[in-house]
Amino acid sequence: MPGHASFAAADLEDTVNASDLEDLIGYNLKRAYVIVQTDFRDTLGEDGLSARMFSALSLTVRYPNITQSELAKMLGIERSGLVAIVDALEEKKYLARAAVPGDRRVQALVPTKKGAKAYGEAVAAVKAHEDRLFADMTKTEKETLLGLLRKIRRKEAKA
Amino acid sequence: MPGHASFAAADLEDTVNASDLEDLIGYNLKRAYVIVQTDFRDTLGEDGLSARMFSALSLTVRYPNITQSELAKMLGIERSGLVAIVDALEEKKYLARAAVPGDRRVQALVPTKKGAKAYGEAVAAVKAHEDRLFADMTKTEKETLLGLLRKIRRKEAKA
DNA sequence: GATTTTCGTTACTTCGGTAAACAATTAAAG
DNA sequence: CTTTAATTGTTTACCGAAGTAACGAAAATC
Repeated sequence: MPGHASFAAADLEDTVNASDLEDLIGYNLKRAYVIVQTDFRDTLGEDGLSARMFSALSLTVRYPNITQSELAKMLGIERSGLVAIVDALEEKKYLARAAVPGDRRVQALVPTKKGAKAYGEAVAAVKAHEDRLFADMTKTEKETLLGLLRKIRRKEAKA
Repeated sequence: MPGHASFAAADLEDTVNASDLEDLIGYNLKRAYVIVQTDFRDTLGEDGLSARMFSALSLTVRYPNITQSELAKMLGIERSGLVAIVDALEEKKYLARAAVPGDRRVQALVPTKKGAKAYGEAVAAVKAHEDRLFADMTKTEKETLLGLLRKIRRKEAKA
């Protein structure tokens, strides 16, 4: 038990059972996020895809010819921040920046065959990681959690 | 709709309704975390307490004379990382590093009156922030969410 | 008494992300 | 039309939150 640096003052710790911190959604959300994110990295990690790269690639596969601005908005990050992610994916030959006839400003992102394949494998690995990590939850619990998290996501400050 | 950079290839987007990304707990967890953390900062922000400082102060108030090592472990961070947090709190005169008679290595953290008061106000502000942010959730939903997040936290890799 | 462990600390690095400015390009107003 | 606005991708500089490695002082172990 903490708070007992040998000369231990006040033993009111057991009296106080309102933990504040532990009852906050934000704090628990953060701690849970760190755990999941760490496991993700340990799974996909070591020259695999980072979470950022995975999510960017995922949307590129699902929405081929998506614009960088559109992608950034969907990911909830700034355009400037996306550049490095797309650079990394392009360097791995997982996608390409393609010129768009109509508008010479935009660069459409299109996954390569290699990228589509790598994404398929990554998805499998990620699903295995979640299956394993949340093995002690029932399907209902997972769906409930997902629903509640999405409910929070709806509060997102819109541009 | 994305993926339609004017010359819009394949319209299979509507066909594909398995979103992958949106069905991942990890992704939703992260997005939700960012939203809550941002609102926390906007509330307590501007020379208020950061989330790190708040949680460290919280545990110091609850467990006076807690050791830095103990605190770091409870927060799930490295001892080295805690130093800057304690430095910041000490600079604000919210707590003090007190020498411990028995062991000259450790520094017991003890909140000041000013710190206890500031923490009290911060707690109120944080609770208001969560009440407001999660106003569209029932008490049951919040408790369910808390329970599920704690279930994830139990998987924490122990030192 | 010699060795090992613990504690707080420093220095360095990494990662994810924002903000501001910019050139090129397109759209909108006049 | 021409001038002004806005948009796109990008670079650069910065910041916050962490981790790792090493260290000296002190304590614990053998």
